[in-house]
Amino acid sequence: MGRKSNTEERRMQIVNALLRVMTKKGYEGATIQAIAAEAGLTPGLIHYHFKAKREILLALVEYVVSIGETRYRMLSVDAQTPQQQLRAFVDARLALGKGADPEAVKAWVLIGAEAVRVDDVRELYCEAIAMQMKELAQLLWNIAGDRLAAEDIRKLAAMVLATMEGAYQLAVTNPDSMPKNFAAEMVMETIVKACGGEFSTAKPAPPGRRRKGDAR
Amino acid sequence: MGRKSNTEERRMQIVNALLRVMTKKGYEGATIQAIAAEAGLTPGLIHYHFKAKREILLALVEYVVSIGETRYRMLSVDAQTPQQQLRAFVDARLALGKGADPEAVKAWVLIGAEAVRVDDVRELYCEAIAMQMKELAQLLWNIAGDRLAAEDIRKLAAMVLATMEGAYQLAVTNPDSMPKNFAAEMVMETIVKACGGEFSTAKPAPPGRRRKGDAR
Amino acid sequence: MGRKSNTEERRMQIVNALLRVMTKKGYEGATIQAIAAEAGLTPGLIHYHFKAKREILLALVEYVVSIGETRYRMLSVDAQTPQQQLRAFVDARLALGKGADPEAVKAWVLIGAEAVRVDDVRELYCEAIAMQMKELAQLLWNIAGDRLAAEDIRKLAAMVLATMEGAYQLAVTNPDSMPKNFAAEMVMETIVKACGGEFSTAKPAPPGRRRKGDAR
Amino acid sequence: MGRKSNTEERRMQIVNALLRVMTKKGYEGATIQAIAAEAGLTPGLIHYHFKAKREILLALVEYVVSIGETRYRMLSVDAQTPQQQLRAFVDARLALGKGADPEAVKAWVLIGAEAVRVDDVRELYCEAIAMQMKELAQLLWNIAGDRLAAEDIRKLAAMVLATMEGAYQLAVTNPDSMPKNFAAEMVMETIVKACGGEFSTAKPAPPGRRRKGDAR
DNA sequence: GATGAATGAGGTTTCATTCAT
DNA sequence: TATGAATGAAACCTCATTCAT
Repeated sequence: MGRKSNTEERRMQIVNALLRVMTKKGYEGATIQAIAAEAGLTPGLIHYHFKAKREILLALVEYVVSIGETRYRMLSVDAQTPQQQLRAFVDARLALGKGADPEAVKAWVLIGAEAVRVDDVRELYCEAIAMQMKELAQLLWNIAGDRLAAEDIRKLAAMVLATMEGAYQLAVTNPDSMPKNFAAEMVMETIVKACGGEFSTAKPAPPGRRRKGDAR
Repeated sequence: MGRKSNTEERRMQIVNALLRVMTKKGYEGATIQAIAAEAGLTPGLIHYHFKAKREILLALVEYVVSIGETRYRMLSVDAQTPQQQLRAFVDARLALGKGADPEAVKAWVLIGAEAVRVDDVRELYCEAIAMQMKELAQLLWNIAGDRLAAEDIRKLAAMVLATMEGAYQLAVTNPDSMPKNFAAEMVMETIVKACGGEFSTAKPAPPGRRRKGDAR
Repeated sequence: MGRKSNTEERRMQIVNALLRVMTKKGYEGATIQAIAAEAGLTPGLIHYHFKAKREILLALVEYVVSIGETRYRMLSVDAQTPQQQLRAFVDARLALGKGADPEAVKAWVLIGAEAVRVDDVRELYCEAIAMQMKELAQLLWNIAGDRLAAEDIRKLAAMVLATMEGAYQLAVTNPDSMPKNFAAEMVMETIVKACGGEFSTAKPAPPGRRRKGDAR
Repeated sequence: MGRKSNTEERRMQIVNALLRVMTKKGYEGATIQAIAAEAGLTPGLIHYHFKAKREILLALVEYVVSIGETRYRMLSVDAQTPQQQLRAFVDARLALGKGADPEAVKAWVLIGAEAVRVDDVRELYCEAIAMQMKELAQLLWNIAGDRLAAEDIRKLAAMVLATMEGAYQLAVTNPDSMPKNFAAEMVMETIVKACGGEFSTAKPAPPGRRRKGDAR
């Protein structure tokens, strides 16, 4: 009896539509009409699944955060040494290649701007940053915990995160005038030097091979 | 005949009002009426001095850019060595201290987001970034031109600019959870290491004393 | 085959929900969704039992009217003299005590306002008023038919009804600043004086005793 | 320099439009569009002069209250005895004749219904009722202060006010089936009887004649 | 230069009602 | 009977811009 709920699919559909519209028109410019059109739905239905426009944005923040986390998890599956994990962390956020999603990067920059003045958004944004800070500090600790003071690790992690956020900004506004893929490269180099410079930054063996017979 | 033109004052008044309102409500939320109220003017008068709202934003971009440039000029007045000039460059953009204007930083982050999708804004934004890129590369060349390839200098400069932009973003969204003043410190350290690590990053002697009767 | 119809329960459930929601949000503010929520049902089901929202209102009018009639019948069960019946009539509508339902009074006032401009509602409202007018005039006739002209009885009845309607209005808007229970008291007194002032207004013997073995 | 404000006229225009539209469609049905059309203005302009629709309603409440007060003041200009003043009070509110405004009466009934659940409206409504209560009690005191206890005067006043409010309700919903002008007549009679029945309820001499050269 | 009324397009949101399940 | 998604009209309100004064 009754009808099966499709709310989750619809919500994802709508969130994705917001992402695409936002990159073209910004959050304010992403009208409910435009989102609905992009999603192939009606405006009324948008409000059936989201109480207010702001809530779609919050869902989008979580979604974009999850994209980065997912990419990190995928890239670190085959990372065995701390160094390889660090490389996965940096690549997940900065390397272009497969899985990089320029639309999502644009959206993240716009979200960062909303976070400046919208409490709800800032909360989620800061949460995501804090999570990355923790992860990164842990990775750095694994690598250079014996050589660097905790405070220095925190500062290094903060700088790396700042560089990442700024690299997004420059990438989406100056797509042509920045050196290609400078960010991932320079960040790794910086970390290596800050940590004492002795470890290899080679990527882990490509995961393709291992996947054979690997349930995952 | 008649009144002396006060257009320039009025325009500055309005641009400043936009800056303050934007940090609270964003650009779209900064309505002409709100800007007028903040400036103590009337909506009609805003349009007498600016043909359209967008033009106020463009004027604001130029204004915020000029704040940074001015600060750099002031800090570099007493810089004699290339190293001191670099230090001034970094401090102008990242050090807190005197002249740092948190509202302007917020505005800059918001401007960066507008630059993602608004052509006029992006043009000015990129111009400003390109200018800094050029200045910074020149400084780095002066310091380490003999040791680093041009391409490496460009990458280093790009990374430093990215770190700056990202540091703004984190500073205005995570004012409390970032290590205090990590950005200026870490950026200098990174540059030093990248350049070979042999130069002093000491600030130039404070200008106060020397200025007296010192023509230089 | 199959399910036993629960239409009547459901309708009553819905009407009651409208009553409660209306007192908080008014008729227009009582959305189908709100009524459904209050009733613990779904919006779709509301329209299964009532073709349109307006029909719930009409059902509510009849229900609230019936509350008053029921209360009158209960209070007049033990009334033997015309005077006692009159007393029951007034108490049924104005006395606080047992069975008085402040929510229903609020709803009645709101219904009165709808009756001002909605034909269907006005029809039921006027019917109810006309019915009370007739009952009241009959009671007055029984009491003072020999002393008062028919026209005077009608006027007296009209005034009493007006006082009742107004008392509801004042009771629900000025719950604290009106003298306690002034309405029932003053109305009885007014009627007595208008009728010549010779009859007792004592309540009939309390029904409590009779209830034993009384099916009702 | 600048433009002369016409806000007060416009507001009155809008309030009057709400009054007229409300009597046809109720408050919720009185859409901004409809009000604007009735006033011959544009919807945008409505919101230029009133921040929100609700504020028009509040202004209307004050306006309708003032109609009653004005009518009372006009009718009592020539009232010399307390009895004549009382008569003016009752006639101002209940007599049909010149100056009676059926639209305003309808509006008042609708306002009463809003007062049931909207705090702002209730506040103004109760204020108006309290004011009348005070005035009426004073008049009754002047007439029968020596014969009635203060508490009885309050109850009598409350009943009179209730009768008035209810008479409005019945008048606008049962325009044909109520005895003509029963309310003013019966209320005066009731008061007279309650006060001991010795005073004349004659109207004061019509004001037209006396005004001539009569400084008073 | 300056004011403040006025406009009109367009935004978000609400909601009675319908309908597939 | 019952559910809950879906619709589309319409509501309130905002706001950049224009214009008479």
